[in-house]
Amino acid sequence: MSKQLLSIVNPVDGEGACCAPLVCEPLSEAEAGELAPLFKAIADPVRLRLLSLIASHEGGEACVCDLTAAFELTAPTISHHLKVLKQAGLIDSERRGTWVYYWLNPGVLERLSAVLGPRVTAAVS
Amino acid sequence: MSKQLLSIVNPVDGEGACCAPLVCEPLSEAEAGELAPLFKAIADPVRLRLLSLIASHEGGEACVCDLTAAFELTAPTISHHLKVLKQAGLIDSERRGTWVYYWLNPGVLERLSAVLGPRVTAAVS
DNA sequence: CTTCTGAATAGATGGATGTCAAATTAGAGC
DNA sequence: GCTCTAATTTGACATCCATCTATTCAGAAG
Repeated sequence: MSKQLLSIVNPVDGEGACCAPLVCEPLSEAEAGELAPLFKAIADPVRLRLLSLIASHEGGEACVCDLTAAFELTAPTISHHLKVLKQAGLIDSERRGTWVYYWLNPGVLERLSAVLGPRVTAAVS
Repeated sequence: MSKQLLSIVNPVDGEGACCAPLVCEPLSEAEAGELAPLFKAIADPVRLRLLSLIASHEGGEACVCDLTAAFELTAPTISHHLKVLKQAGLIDSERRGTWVYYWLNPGVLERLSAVLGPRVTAAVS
């Protein structure tokens, strides 16, 4: 994620942001141009479930074979959706022997959440 | 927003949810099917900026003429995007004389935020 | 080396989507 | 009633996208 996008959800300390960045002030064209592809990546029922399956899976990672089994879709289709999520920077993967495992890239979902909703960083950290 | 979707971000009291609903347990097919269209509605740079412009505008509402002026797009195109946002339930509108005003439907963005990020309801309410 | 299996790629196809120009609707004011 | 302006609708068009089948790639195990 770019420095600019980070700045959307990480304003200067002491400003006391009170509302969602998107609500506080107009999103710039550049900011919108960065955020839209991320939301587009999760704007699909299959990819939302893939993300959720991966994130909630034991160990925080899941094998492609597990994921494919959860849908009534062909393996190439699942592979395509995983590629979309990976290219958007939401997940990463690694091959271990015969199987390939996927996991969530930390922080990305939280940042998207922070764009839409009120700041929570201080409360949970 | 349906009762089911509400349940995603409003679990039974006392459960003490600690992480994003999407991360805690696998999203059901039905839940994903409800969430995806909402994310799809905001997964466009023009619509993201429209939402932000409306939300951050004085009084929490904006006239179509103001919105159109902020883009290098034709009025029908802006009208189309506003319709998409409205049909998704993100915004609502009203005609006052010659002009039409749009505003954010309260709570929807916060709920989307809550699906992706850690629970914050208790902290801010 | 060959074969088998898990996963990704290539190519094709039908359907959705963003944009515009032209036409239409809705009020305001003369 | 006419006209002017704000906004939406309609229709067309090019592009993108989700899905499939067929093929290819990568390791593992005989």
